[in-house]
Amino acid sequence: MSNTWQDEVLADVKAGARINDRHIVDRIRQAVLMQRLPPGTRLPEVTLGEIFGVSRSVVRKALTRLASDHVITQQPNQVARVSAPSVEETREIFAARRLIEGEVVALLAGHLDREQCRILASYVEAEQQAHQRGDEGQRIEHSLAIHHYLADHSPNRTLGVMLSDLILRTSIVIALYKRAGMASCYLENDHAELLSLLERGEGEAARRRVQAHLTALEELLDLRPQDTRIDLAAIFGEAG
Amino acid sequence: MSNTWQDEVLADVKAGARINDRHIVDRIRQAVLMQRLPPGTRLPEVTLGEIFGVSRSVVRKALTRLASDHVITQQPNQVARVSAPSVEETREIFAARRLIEGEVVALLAGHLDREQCRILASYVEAEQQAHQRGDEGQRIEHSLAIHHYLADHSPNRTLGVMLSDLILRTSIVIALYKRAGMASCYLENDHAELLSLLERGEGEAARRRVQAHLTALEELLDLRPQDTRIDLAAIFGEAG
DNA sequence: TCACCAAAACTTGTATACAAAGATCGATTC
DNA sequence: GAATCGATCTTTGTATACAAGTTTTGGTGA
Repeated sequence: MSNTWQDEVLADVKAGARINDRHIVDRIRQAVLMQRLPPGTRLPEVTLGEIFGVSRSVVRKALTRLASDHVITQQPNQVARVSAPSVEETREIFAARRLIEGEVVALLAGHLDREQCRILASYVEAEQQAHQRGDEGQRIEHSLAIHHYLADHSPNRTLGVMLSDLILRTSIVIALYKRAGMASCYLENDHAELLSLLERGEGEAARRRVQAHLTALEELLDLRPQDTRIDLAAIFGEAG
Repeated sequence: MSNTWQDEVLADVKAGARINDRHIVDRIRQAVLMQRLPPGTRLPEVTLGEIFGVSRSVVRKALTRLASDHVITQQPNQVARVSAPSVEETREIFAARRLIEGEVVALLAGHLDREQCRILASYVEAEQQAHQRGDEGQRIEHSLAIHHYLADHSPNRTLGVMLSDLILRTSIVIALYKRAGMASCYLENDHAELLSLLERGEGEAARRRVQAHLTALEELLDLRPQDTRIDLAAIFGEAG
């Protein structure tokens, strides 16, 4: 496990912040979202307790919530781990997200005020710039900001919460199934076009745009059955 | 709080069943589903612990999970209560369920084998009979069995789980906003027609049928803003 | 009679102790 | 050298004690 996120937390604690289970949930969600906690990462209760400066009771509550949200998986008497969904579940997550994010943008189209459009446009701009200077970490962050902004401003808040969860789960499976040689999963212009459709109030077009965007994203992943993914010849050919 | 469900649990415990947090979650979910735990019901940790024969630790874990699923609501330092969603949230829940259950039946259409159709047909039949003999409790149970069967057999399991949660939340808001004078929220033939469309593989028609069914169900509720719901004149006019 | 306030009872928040299950490492045997 | 068995260490499961917050209750004064 990398130490970077642990150090950040320790800094927070020294600053005198009150840590509760909600705080821990948010920190872990954020770390997973930013792909700093890769799928499969062990999350022992005592370790987390020491990092956040609380006892296992508080950590346990946080882990229970994260498990409910499918961010981690827990099995009896075993350490919690960051979820590592199967190929099958990955496809399901994308299909679910297409359905729900499609509906959210359809509801949202034509109902964004000038200020909200401005904010979204700034995210789109920032994402493009990060991409052009090759800063993948920043690019992902801005891209996530766009989708989370849509989720947070869904007229149907219930669907918005569901979408937030699916965005997080999508991050996990991207980290898990990203093609080895793929530098970036940036889809040129998709976000800019979506924003334009939202501004013009073209709900159904926006729905289709988002769904196509997510399908394209899914196709960038390596979702072949596992046997065919590991090319023994290539591995040992190079090594020997 | 009524004692009926508590007695059932005590019987279970005497039978020697090992109780864990999952068990408690299921029992409470079931009780809420059957409208035996009305919205707003207090769920103190110690009381639940005594009923299920476990300590607060286990109860707490169960309550955390139930809160994540929006079955109960928890506020700091206050007793957990069965959720009582606002009118606004109720509309959102119905809209979300229309979207997701619509997709599930569209996916399911034409993919049910003969045995599965037979099982669904038996539920539909049982619901009709319960309605005819005026057994509302049994009717609700069979109706829920139909919808849960669809959720459990969703080709997309992720959407299926989401649908299960929404069915539960729908039960809660029906208990909360059921019109006073309304004997039953039974919609004649809806389920039978849906089954027929599923058998014939007409996915889009099945989607529309389910969505119309849920809209009709929502319209049977009293979702007026709260001020206009309480008719003071009627209350005191009758009393005096 | 009502509003107000303090004390008691109730309830949750957190830490911790101990039990039980799982994982790990090393020695032993084939 | 590989597999197996057991001791040890790690980690979670559960109960419980105490602290802190909330609600209820009962009494007091206007």
